[in-house]
Parts: sequence; structure tokens; C-alpha cells
Amino acid sequence: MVTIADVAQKAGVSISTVSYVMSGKRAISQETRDRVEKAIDSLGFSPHAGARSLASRSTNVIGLQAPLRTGVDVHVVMQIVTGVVTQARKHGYDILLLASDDSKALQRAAKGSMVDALLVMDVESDDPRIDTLSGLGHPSVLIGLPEGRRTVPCVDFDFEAAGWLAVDRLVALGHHRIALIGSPPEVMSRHTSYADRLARGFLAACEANGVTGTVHACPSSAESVATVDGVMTENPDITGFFVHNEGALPHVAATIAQRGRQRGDEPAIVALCPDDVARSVPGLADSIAVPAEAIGAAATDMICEILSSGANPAVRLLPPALTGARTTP
Amino acid sequence: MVTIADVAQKAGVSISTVSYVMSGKRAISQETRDRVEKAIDSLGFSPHAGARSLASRSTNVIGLQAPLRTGVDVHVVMQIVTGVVTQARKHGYDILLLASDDSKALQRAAKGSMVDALLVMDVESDDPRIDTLSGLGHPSVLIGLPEGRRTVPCVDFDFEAAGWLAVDRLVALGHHRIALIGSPPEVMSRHTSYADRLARGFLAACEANGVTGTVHACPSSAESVATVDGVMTENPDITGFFVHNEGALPHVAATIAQRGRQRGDEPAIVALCPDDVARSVPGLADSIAVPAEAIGAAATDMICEILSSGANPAVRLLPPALTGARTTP
DNA sequence: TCGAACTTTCGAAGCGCTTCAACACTGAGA
DNA sequence: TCTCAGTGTTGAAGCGCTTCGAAAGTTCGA
Repeated sequence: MVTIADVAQKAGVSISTVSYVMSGKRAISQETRDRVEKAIDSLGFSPHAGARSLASRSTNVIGLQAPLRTGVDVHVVMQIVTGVVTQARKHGYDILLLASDDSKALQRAAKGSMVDALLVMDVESDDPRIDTLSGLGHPSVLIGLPEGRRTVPCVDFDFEAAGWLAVDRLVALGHHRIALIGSPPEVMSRHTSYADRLARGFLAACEANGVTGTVHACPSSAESVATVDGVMTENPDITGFFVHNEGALPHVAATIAQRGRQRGDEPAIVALCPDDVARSVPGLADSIAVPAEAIGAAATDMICEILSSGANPAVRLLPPALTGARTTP
Repeated sequence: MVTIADVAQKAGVSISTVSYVMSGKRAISQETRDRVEKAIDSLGFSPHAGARSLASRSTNVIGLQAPLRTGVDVHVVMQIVTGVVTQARKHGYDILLLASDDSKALQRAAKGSMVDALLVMDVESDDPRIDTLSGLGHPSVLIGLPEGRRTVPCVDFDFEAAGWLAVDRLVALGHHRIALIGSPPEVMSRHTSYADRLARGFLAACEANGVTGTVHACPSSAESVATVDGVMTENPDITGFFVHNEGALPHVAATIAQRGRQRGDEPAIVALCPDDVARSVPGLADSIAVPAEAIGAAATDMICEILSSGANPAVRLLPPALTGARTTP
């Protein structure tokens, strides 16, 4: 193993000079700097992370607690993780993936000085991890927007605004009876923050626009077909659909189109999903992209800012945007 | 921060005794051990990871290079990662997620002593990372089975055996003309290892069974419908389908069923995909589960074994198994 | 010409842990 | 009684790095 001492010897300087060249924390003459850098390169030196973290009391690692269970929105989770990892590297941080999604894992990582900060995904409203985090003394950011006391900074997509946007779009397309085909029943009944916020925005926008809107839970798999069939049978006047259920989207879109054809009208679908998912589903009137990778990146930026400036920002919601219709039925 | 010295003082023993209690590397009397453990608990001590890695020259961290681009098989990737993380924790290891999927990232992690070992997913046949790994001096395991010189241990699913198994099943169901609806064209033409191996097993089994089998590339999205339509039109005698394309599976299954109904026969589909995906697609005759989580766990076990015993195992292929029909058309 | 004020570099003291050599005991065998 | 092996515990030497205080060298105005 090549150590900083080897570099120092080769460059003919002291150990501390090498350290200062690497960190830039003190002025070093250009000449010396060049010599040291050449030595570093030629020896292929990279500093021992453990030694560094011991001496500097910081690890340059961020702990990420991601929901690894294969669930509804694997795409979204993957994209958020990608955004986090990529952006973290840009700031010079690495990502330690925490094994379980409980408080224990957070404590282990923080108290063992394995990480400088923590990023927690998939937070529920009264999540016990929130208290854990605020008691931990490590900077941390949530991806999601729990309700209640806001003791930890959050980053999320503005689901409420997305609800408004979708309704406005469907109304502009001429629809007066609108349905939100939403998350699976278990997500709805847990009152998961994002599902609630989406429904709130959706219903408020319907009222503001003077149209009738209803919210329907919908399972993710092929059973979604039956759900949508049911909704359309019971409410034949619904012609505008806002679908937020990635897993069910292809089935739902196909079913709506088919039933529409049968009854001779042209229902419109606005979907809320990652952009590449929208692109692979035919027949959408429009879609709102869930900027999953951007959420991950934004959360990482926020935590890096806290880390470097000590600032303590509160909540950041990324605004929704229509992507425009991609395909025609 | 609580250090080992605090614990030692509180327990009335020396620092080294505390260390030996934690590591178990020397005999300590039960009485002393109890006293130390009580002190550890009451102070909430957890050792500084950096200090530990500096002194012991090992980090208890495994680097994982996962393909983070949202691609074909997000489910599979997620499940493998889950398997890795979960199993690693059981062995006392944490997972560092590497940012990019190039050799640089591997070198950075290894040479900076950030990890004890490396796990690399999504390896292609002549992947430059294989040489990097063998030159690195860190234990490493590939998830996948590249062709050519085998210098790094591998873990993968036995796609070739899966090809045989699917054909045997379709033949047993009475089909004589069989098609493999496979990966997207770009994956096929890259001669990705798993696609090749699956096709090889499939074709060999067809020949052994005396039936005709053909292999068809198939895009992942809704375009798959056109592909399958085409295949069925050109080869109306095909009644047995083996589908290995997670993204396209719902579309493909629906299309096959529909065309079958139109022409009045009953085509059978055997799918190759994670079990939960299979469960959500109606009308499969049978399916072969890709044991993604088990693959991740097996790879982790292998790397931990290398780490602890210095053994150097070569290749481990997990056998396929039919899961039985879940749903009827 | 001398010292003040910089600039550049260095020596050494840790950071918190592991581990080796060695020490203090205890019994058992001679 | 003395030695020897075994058991339990300790002190101290690092592991490779950062960082503080200070030394050495340089410039400049009085």
C-alpha cells in the first residue's frame, strides 16, 4: 500500500505539505504543488479513507436508507437512488446503502461514524425514524413530506400541485367528470403522504374548476382492470382520467381505451409517472413526469449544503410539469 | 462522542480488554465480560468505523457496483441489490454503492481502502472491469457469467438450464412448435451472456425433444405487441411460448391470448421472470422464477467466504425451477 | 541595515482503535 | 517448595492521515 509518507519522500517534501496539496487548505507554491502531484500520480496514491475519517472526523459518506422491498414503484425508487448517487459523487461523497429501514440502521451508521449525514426515503407521517434522526445530531434530509412537526428538512415532488395541473389539463381538454385512479388500497388507507396530497390537490382543483371529481384506489397488478371496469360502469359519465399508479398504468390505459371505444366516446388519460414509463404507454392525452432522479439530486444537494454551510433549510417541493402527449391511441 | 476509553474507564478495565470483549479474539472471564458489556450498553458506545479500519486494516464494507440506469429489468436489479444488502448485513458487512459503472469507481473504492471486497453486477463478456478486478488484489465476485478467461468468481442464474426446463414443460403440455420471445434486439445483438445462454439451452432442448423452436428478439415496451403479432402471423403453427422479457410480458401475454382466441386454439406461455411479476400476469401456463434475491445473497455469501477463508471458488449457477401455474386465462 | 509582515514549509501531536509482547496470577506436577 | 503451563489482563506501539503552531525564508518600508 502506498501511503502519504511515500508520496512525501518521493516529492522531497514533508507529509503535511502533501496533505495540504490534496486538501488545498493552505497555500502551497505552484512548484511544490506540481512536484507533489506528479508523485501522487506516479505512485498511484489514494489516501486511506479510514485514516482520513479518523483524523478529520468526517467520512465523505452519506448514508441512504432506501425501501428495498420490491413494491409499487421500483422505477421511481431506482431513479431517486440514481439521482442521489450521481449527485453525491459530484459533491465528493459516496453512498452507504443501509440494510434495513428501521431506526437501528440509522443509529448504527451515525454512531459508528460511518457517515457524515443521512438521507431517508419513503417516510410516513408519524415515522419513528424522524425522532431518531433529530436526536442523532447528524445532518439529515427526508425524501418525502411527512405531516406534523417538521424537525427534519424534506425534499419531495409537489403532488398537490400535480393534482391541480392534471385537472386543469383535463378540463382544458373539455372534460367535466373526472376520476383519479390512484395508488393501491393499502397505500390509500395508510394515508401515505403523497397519495393524500395528490388527492387534496385533485379535489380542490375540481371544485375550483366547477367539475365533479372522484378518487379511486386501484391495485397495481392486472386486477386493476376490474377496478377500472367497475368505475367506468358505475360512472359512465367519467371521461377524464388522471392515473397515478405506475404498475397498473398499462392495464388501466388499455382498459379505458377499450371501454371508450365500446361506448363510442373518447376518454382522455393524464398519467403521473416517470417520463420513460409514460413514453412506453400508448394513448395518453398527456402526462406529468415524476422527476424522480431530480428529487434524488435535490435531496443530495440539500444535504451537502447543510454539511458545508451549516444552513438548515426546511422543505423543498419540486414543481410538476406537463410533458405533452407522446402517442396517439 | 463515546470512545473505547470511556467504556474502559467505566468498566474499570483497560482499553485492550474492551477491545477483546468486542472482538472475542482472546479469552475474557465471564465476570469482566459482563461488566464491559454493561458499560458499552449504558454508554451507548459504538466503535468508530474509521479508527477500526485503520487499525485492523479491514473495513467490513463491500463495494457494490449496480447498473443504476433504468433499464429493462429494474425489478431484477432491485431484488438482487436487496439480496446483497440483506445477506451482507447478516455477515456483518455494509454495502457501499458505487457511483458509476466503470473501472475507475472500482479502483477508487479499493485503493482508498473504502471496501474489503467488490461485487460487480451486469458484467458483459469482454468487460474491461474484469481485468481491473483481477489486478486490484481485492476479493471480488461477479454477478453474471462472462465468457472467456475466468479470472474472477461468478454467481448467476442457470439460464441454459432454464431454457431446457421451459421446453420440457411446453413439450409435456403437448406443444410441437415453440418460440422463445426474448430480450430486446439491442440486448440480443450485443450477445449478452444471459440471452445467449438462454437461447442455447432453449434450442438444444428443442432439438433433443424433436420439436421446432425459434428465437425472437422483442422490444420491452408496448411495441412488443406488434412483434408478437408478426411472429404469430408468420408462424401460425406456434402454440408454445417461452417469454423472457419482463417489460413486455403483460403485453405479450395479452396479445398471445387474444390471437389464440381469434384463431381458436390454446397457446401456452411459460414465463421467465421474478415470481411476483409472474403472479401479476394472468394466463400463464407456468413460469420459471428468476431467483433474483437469492442470486444477490449467493454472491454475497461467496464473497464473505472468500474474505474469511481465502478460498477461491469459481462459478456458481443457481438452478431454475418451475413455480406452477398461478392463474388461468 | 533592521525588523515587521508575509509566504511557504515542516514537525509533532493526536484521532480511536487493534494487537503484540509481556505481566500477574492460579494450580498442578515434581 | 519451586517450576511450568495456562488463563486473564494490561501497556504501549502503531495504523495513515489532518492540522496546529512554529520555523525558515522572502519582501519591503523606514
